[in-house]
Amino acid sequence: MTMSWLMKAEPDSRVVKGKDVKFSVDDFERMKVSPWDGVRNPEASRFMRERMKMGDKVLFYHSNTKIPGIAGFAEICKEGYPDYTAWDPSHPYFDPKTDKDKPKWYMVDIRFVSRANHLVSLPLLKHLATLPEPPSNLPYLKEQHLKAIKSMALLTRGRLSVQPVDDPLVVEAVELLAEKGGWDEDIDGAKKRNGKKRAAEALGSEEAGDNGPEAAGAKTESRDAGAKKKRRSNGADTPTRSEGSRRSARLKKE
DNA sequence: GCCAACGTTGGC
DNA sequence: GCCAACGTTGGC
Repeated sequence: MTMSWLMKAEPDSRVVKGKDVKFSVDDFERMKVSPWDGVRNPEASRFMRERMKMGDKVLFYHSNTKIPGIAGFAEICKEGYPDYTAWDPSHPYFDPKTDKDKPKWYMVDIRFVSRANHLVSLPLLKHLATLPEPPSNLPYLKEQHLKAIKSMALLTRGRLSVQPVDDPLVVEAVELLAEKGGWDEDIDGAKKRNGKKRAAEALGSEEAGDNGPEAAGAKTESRDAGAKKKRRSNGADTPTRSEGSRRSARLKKE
């Protein structure tokens, strides 16, 4: 069975230990292939070491930015191998405790496949996850797609930066959304011009919170509700930021 | 081995 | 820039 994955990078400039951690879909498109180094989270590292396989699909996610969301598509093109940046003292995520003979941190390489024609934003996915049934303005989105979206770790474990996408229908749904769009395209602009509430309206949503919390139907889960469920979950969160730094360090060499 | 204080992620 | 989420650390 083929697995898919969601991997987060930061598209905006941010300097850590003198290095810009920026790695956007534009950067990725130029590079074509990028190592995913710098992850210092046990669970994420394990995914890369043990479970990612050649050809697995990757949803490329923009985090820590104005409108976070899935901005492109990629695939695994080199399976897990030791992350050499852990041994580089100048690297922001140098880990002095790791032994070269016994690598602790692993990474993979991923290859750029395509950009998302429409950004599949986190607010959109969150909104869709509140709906009891597919919205009429997105006729291509079927019941099973909606169900799959609701299961995404992105929504239930927000801070995990390398995460499995267990249900292939998630990938299908995201591909459809990215390809066809159909919600208000200009949520970006709407947000800038008119603030949150307008942006939520653009999504066909009341979730900006000004219209009463129940307006969107099944929406019940705030951050807190999600967290309570999660509290037991094992893995630590992953440093998205480190991912950016490693790749940008590479970029600079080009 | 409990749990309060602390640190980091990352959405907003 | 704020702060919720939640893992980690360290005192006991």
